[in-house]
Amino acid sequence: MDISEVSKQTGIPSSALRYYEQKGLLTSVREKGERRRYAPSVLDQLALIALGQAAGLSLDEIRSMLTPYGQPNIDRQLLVAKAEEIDTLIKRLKAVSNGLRHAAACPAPSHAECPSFQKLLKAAATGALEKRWGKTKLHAPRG
Amino acid sequence: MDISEVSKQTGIPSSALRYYEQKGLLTSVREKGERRRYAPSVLDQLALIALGQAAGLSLDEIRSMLTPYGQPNIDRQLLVAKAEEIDTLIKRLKAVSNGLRHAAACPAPSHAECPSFQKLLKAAATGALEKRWGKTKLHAPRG
DNA sequence: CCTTGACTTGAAGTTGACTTCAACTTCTAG
DNA sequence: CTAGAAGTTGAAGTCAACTTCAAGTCAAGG
Repeated sequence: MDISEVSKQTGIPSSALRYYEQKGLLTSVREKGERRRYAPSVLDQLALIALGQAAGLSLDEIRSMLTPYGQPNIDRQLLVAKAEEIDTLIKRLKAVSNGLRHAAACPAPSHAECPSFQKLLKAAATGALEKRWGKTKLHAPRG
Repeated sequence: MDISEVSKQTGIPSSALRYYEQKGLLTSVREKGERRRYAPSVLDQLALIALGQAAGLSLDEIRSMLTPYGQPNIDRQLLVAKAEEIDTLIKRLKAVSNGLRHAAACPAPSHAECPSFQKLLKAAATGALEKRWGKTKLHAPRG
């Protein structure tokens, strides 16, 4: 497959593919000439990268889980740690979601006067201010 | 309260407080001289900002929910939309978390050979690749 | 052969949320 | 009064994950 083929199939722009390769997350071959050609397994590798990103791993962290050949080579402890981090995040997000819904439905004339909104504020703030976040980060690509 | 007091109580660096003010999210008074003084209500405002951030709102979006005086003035539709976005995110995160745990526990010698890991990969990749994220973003401040 | 379009590279630009810096000014303690 | 801590400003720097750009290479079609 050539780069545009991979790009088409995955939706990942070729610039990103080159970037991944430059970062050492991907391998390509130069069969003849200087153009990249990809083995079909590149799709799995990209899926793995996507998984890692969805889990909040940085590209550097993801690379550390790959062999030089792109085969997964996973640090199980890190995985569990990340899973726990995500679970914590989920809890906080649930609270935030409920909070938002409440805020949207709250009958108080101003939220400054709504006791449950105040409570929610406090709770969310506690999570957000106290901990000042771990490293957890879910990023929207393209920025 | 002066800036260092607020900073101490919230854990938010004074540089960030000035930045918020510059962005129009916060108000301070200059009682005498050129130094900022904050009303106690600033703590609530900061809590609100933290809530918004936890919900994945950008500072600009948060500002749009505040009156010029820092009072909340909330767009309920946006709140519900954000809550739904967060719920979607939660679902995806749950899948990722489970996936990570499985990957950590998986007995297959290489994850390349583990069918359920493959399946997970596909699923996560579908979420991550297909949608290429909405605008949802949970950011770790400081960076 | 020549054009056209896809590809290549390295370098520089983008975005958001801050932080850091330089150069001052201003309180506060001694 | 004076040192020094803490505050002020605007401007520039940082970080991650890309994107965009400029300038050049290469392959296929007419």
